[in-house]
Amino acid sequence: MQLTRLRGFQDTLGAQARSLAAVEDCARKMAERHNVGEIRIPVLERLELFQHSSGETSDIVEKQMYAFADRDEAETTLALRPEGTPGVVRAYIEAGLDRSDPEQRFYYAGPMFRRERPQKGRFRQFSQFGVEIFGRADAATDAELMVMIDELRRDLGLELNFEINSLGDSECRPRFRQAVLEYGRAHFSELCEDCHQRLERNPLRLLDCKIDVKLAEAAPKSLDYLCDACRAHFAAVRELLTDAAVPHAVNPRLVRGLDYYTRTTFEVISTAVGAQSAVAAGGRYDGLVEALGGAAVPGSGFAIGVDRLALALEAARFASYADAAVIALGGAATRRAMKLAAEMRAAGLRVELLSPGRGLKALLRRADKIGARYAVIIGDNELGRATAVLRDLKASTQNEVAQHDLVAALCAGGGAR
RNA sequence: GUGAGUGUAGCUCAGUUGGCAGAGCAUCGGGUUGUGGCCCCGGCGGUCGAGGGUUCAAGUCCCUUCACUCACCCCA
Repeated sequence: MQLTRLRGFQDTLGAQARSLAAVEDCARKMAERHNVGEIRIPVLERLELFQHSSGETSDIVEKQMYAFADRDEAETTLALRPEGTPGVVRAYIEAGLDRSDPEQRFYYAGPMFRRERPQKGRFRQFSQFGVEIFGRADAATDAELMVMIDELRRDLGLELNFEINSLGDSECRPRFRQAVLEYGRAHFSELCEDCHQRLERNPLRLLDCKIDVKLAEAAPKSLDYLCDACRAHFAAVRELLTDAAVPHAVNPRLVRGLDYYTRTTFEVISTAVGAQSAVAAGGRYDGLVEALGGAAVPGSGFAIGVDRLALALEAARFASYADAAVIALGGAATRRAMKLAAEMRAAGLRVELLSPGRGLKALLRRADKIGARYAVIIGDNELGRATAVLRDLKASTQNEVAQHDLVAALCAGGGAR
């Protein structure tokens, strides 16, 4: 084997592919239910877009992006998107919606790229499903986002924990940040090395340090610094969540890696997927649209890690199956079998015509292998009588039916699932 | 970027003080010329991750390197 896949990138097939598709299908249906429409945006954008939105000092922008010069004369610097939100906001502004029709609800799905060291649940290309709601500053919007994830959780049959916090707005967040900074400086000698760096680059990150847990717990909490408006907003979100029966815990140490979050912030955690346990996260970003050159329009959204959610699903649920395997013995039978298989598919059945030319024994083994419920056997005998042998592979029984009764027999026998 | 663990058949893994490269599963065929799964028999399948060194002899010991995995970090 000479040519192999790139480190951190993966080929997905079989049960794993079906599992990913199931998560994405489920998420799409959920979003459509909430009258959220799809937006399709490029995978490649100008590097500056991410620098201006995610924050210059975030790790994502500093060292995780795939960035390179374009072949144009200006050598525009491009980057593979590390997350979905900036592109959606850019598209929203570019379409003029911030001025003409600010209230919008979008969902997107697709690959994101970050050049991190791979581990369980973390890949350099990964798939996200996200929802962004623009033009609404109310608490109900934030609550609805979490309700959406809770619905998806229920549809998929998963146990997930919701954590929620508020980071304040442009009025109270700076005060909180200053308090953390001062706290960090006061305890500088007790902080771990990582935290020394965090203090300068992104002080809020001090709060979710896993080494100096006691120090982090004693640090200032954003909730104590909220202004009256933010406090009321947070209380309203929590009340709505409780009404909607979404169990959630307040985590005062929950901060987000991206600069643009304001007020509500939340994270959804699975216990079933390893150390990379956050399967969804989001929050409010009221200043982002304006920061990217649009009107002062509030926004709120989330992103789901599709790969991680799929990881949490049991692989057994995605075993392959077919309603019927069609077995033809001989060339003349094959021509007839092709037509019969087409009729079955037209009736909505999942049907595979097995590769002819081998013995019946081998073909039946194959039918069993692909999880077929029934085998339809056509040889010279059946061809002459215009019949087919319909074998129930589960019950190990069979009978000969007329070819024009085949579809009806399959459907009646529970062939359609 | 940092640390630890693992690399032997398609997969999961044995392999003793250095002495002929193994098992189970999978696959293909036979037992049954047109009947799957269970059972029995057989076939196919190897650069022992790669490169170098020590040795009469290396999967095994030494060095280098690559890959994968998990964790830190970061984050969905």
